[in-house]
Amino acid sequence: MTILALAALAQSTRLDVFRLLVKREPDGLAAGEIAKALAVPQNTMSAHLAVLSRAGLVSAQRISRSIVYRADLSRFQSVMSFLVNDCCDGRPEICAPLIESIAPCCPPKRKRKANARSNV
Amino acid sequence: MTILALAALAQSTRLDVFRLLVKREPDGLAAGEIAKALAVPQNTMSAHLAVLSRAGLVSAQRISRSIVYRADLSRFQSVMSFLVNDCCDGRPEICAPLIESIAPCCPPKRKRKANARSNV
DNA sequence: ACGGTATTTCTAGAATTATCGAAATATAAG
DNA sequence: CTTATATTTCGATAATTCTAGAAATACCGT
Repeated sequence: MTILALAALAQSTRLDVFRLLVKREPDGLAAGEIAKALAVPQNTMSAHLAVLSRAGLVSAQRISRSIVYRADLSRFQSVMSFLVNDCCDGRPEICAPLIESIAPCCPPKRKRKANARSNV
Repeated sequence: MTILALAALAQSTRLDVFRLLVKREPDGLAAGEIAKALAVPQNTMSAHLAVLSRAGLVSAQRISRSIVYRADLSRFQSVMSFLVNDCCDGRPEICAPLIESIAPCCPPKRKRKANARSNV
């Protein structure tokens, strides 16, 4: 279902929603607050949240009157892995630079690399 | 334009094209052969290739009568980096597992580090 | 110049998506 | 039970995307 996830993220409002929810991990955010934060009508936002949910990128949990959405990082991870593994399929040399460009953002154990923001 | 790249990959034929072209790096493949390989009419494929091209995910070069397409791995890399960095924004602990799940596909060779071609 | 090959552009119909007002559903509080 | 709050579903419209036949463009060999 990679297609579904990519399609869900290929829309600016939904990409914004996902990025917002990632930043709000692990608490999540209620549907209404997401709509308010991004200045989108509630029903429109509801439709977008349904798409993200269908794609498995967010989960929903009712808490009292609110429905709190959370980013599903494991799903996001599996989508990324699928795409990257395609590059590496039998030919690690092709995407080794890709891995190197991604890795610095998360200093695994060692000291943070100075000015790791080399592109974008 | 991350949206453009995601939208380009969020369609099964185009995702197949991109995966095929990644495997054919660095030689590339002519438009007609791509269409034949995926059993899609040439004009339909041409439209899909145009979308991928507009998204910067593939490049085209005329060679005699053929137009040879190649995957643009640096563009792909920057899209991936953008998405992953969103996760890591100020909170590396969130997507450290993501990095770990991706990295193993490319054996981390410490020896060749100096050779890194950061733009490929 | 001509004929053949490779690819794109034009065009159009079908399908899907985005948007949002209005109505409906679910929960909580008084 | 009634009212208020939070969210979704319904319905309708505008816009975009997918698909492919037909025509056009670009290149090559003779």
